[in-house]
Amino acid sequence: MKNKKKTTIKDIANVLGLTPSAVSKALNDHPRISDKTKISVRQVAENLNYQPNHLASALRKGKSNLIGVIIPRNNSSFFSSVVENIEEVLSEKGYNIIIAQSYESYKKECSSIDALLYTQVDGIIASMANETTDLKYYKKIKSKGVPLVLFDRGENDLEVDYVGIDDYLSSQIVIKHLVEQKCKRIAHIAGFNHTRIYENRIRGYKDALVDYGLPVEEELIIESNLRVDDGRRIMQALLELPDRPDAVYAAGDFAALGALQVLLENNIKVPEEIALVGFSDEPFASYVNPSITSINQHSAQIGKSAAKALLNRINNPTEKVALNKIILDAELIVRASSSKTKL
Amino acid sequence: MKNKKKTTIKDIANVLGLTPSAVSKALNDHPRISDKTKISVRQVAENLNYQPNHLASALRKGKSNLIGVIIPRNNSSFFSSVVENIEEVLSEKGYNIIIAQSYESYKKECSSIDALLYTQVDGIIASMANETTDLKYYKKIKSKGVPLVLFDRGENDLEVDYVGIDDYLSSQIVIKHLVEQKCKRIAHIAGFNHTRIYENRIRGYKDALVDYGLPVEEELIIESNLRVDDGRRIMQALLELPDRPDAVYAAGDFAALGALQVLLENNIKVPEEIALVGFSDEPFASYVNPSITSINQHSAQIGKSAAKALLNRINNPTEKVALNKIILDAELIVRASSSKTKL
DNA sequence: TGATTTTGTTCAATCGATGGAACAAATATA
DNA sequence: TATATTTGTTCCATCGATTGAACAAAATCA
Repeated sequence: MKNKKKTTIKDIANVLGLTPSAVSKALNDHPRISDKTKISVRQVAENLNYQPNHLASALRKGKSNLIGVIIPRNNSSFFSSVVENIEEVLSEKGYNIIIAQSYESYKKECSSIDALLYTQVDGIIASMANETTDLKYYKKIKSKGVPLVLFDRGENDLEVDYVGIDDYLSSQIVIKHLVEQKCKRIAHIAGFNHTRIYENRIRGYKDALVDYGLPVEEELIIESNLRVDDGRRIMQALLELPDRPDAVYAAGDFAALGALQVLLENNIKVPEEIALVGFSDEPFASYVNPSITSINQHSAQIGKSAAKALLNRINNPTEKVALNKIILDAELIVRASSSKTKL
Repeated sequence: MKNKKKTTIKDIANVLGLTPSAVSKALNDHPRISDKTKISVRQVAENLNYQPNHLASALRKGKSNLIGVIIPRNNSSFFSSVVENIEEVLSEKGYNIIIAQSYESYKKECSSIDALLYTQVDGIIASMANETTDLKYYKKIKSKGVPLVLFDRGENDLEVDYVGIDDYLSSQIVIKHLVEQKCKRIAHIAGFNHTRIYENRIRGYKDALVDYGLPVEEELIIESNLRVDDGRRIMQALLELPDRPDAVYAAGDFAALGALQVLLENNIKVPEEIALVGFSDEPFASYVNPSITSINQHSAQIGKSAAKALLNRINNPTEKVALNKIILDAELIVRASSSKTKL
């Protein structure tokens, strides 16, 4: 019952009067092993409650069947869903995943990368921390020959596969929608400009304003970490401007939520006085009142594509495959916070 | 630059004209190795960009320094925070964690357990899936001699360390609060009775009603998965009762949120007509309008305690330490959804 | 100076599984 | 019957790091 010491192929071999080698081959369905032997080996393995030692086979085969996934933080539905889908695709191929969270900290991200490399993962899928500007640890991954795929928060300077949505276009869609709602003075609660996705959102926002003949005013663009508090703080500042905006486009739903709270606290009618749009389509965007218009990032698709891209790299290690940049279309989910006409 | 093949202690040994053995000892700060050698070994290791092979040392030492953490799903702030704190405590001691999500599915939970055992984790911290009633996979962990600690969703039948809050007492605190708000007919949107924590919440609810001389009516107790949709569905059903409740106590915040949506859609005044209390203190509980009264589960404390309990088991494997059941006090966070008198 | 201890390193076995080479036995082919 | 082929298994080196034992050299002590 309480079989504390783990059974090895050696134990099985002893029971059957075989060599460990034969047992190993039998378990791996080697063609030169007789069916009779295979059956009895499996039988004994079952009886002894045998569980192969992953460390040993991974060491020998030079393949751990472990994939590292680095994400900023696993409390948004976006990352949660991406991870779920990565897991789905990879587990089908016999891989297990190790989730490492950077908590948006560069230092933690670096130590996570070290830990994953140390664990001999066969590949890494990552979305970079907000803080990260120095890419040396990512370059370290590449220099070790470990396949790497980035998603959402990527970087052009790293020559690796990438999966994400078209942030530039998404911003343009948002502005188009707000302009159609007759908004003329649109503020942008932005992410940090040094991160590619936020830079693209800012660029898309500015270019769209220009396209619609609206002025681009730097005082209406404020960068932050996009947390609820940031949204609150920035919305407050926007309300204190001599010339208030009539719409706010936040590059993240949490910031949009903070902004919404401040608007409601100040008895400002949303969307009539100020329209509001978020980004990511977190579940709460539809829960709050008024519900928040947002951009759906197709997280499931991103997860699946990232996993497939990684598998592709793992299976063709030598092949000089061209860089694979997968850009998905995003979708604007229009809700009450920006619909001046009844839906 | 592109040093694709990984460097091993053998490479370092060759450079210095030493044996791999000496290099290993130098890197591990063995007392019998001279300082001169240690310094030069470290220097060369640095230069060659050496990274120890975890698989090899783990195999040899019989210790992977990996801890598995099984949680139902990583999209609630509760689990997210628990994991963050587990990680904090364990990484200090040189452990890395592998997060496995069961997605509330028994089958997935079993395969996660297998994957973790296969990966030779040194211990497992888990919170059980809602679906799980058969404990044989958890018994398998124990039979392999792998230390196990449960938190939040535990089981009395498994004789293992446990960390959680006092669910029974929490329910009593909730009912006391609602009674103080002059509520007389309190419904309970419950979790499944087969899960210990939900069973305790139900018991606490019933016993408290009895204590306050209120009748216990089975039609006011409805079990579910406690997701937003469940909350909506159940609230709708409660509203259709001939004799409506004047308060609803949901065993989870997501269900409370669903209930709140239905109440608002039906123009029912919260808390005046129906008061509402949730459980877990998810961030959105304070974001929504009206904000939802909830029970704070001290997730950080739970994570830290669980990690420490596991470390304790790992460090004293033979010792027959008595079972360690850590029960933390929970705290009621009173908000608008249940405050008939202004706060 | 000879005996003893300390120091620094090498040797060799080991963790558990794997897989190519070698080999004997059984079977097929000429 | 002699030779070639197939089959089933064993042998052995290997993955990379670790560790106790062994050993020579240097340092200490009597």
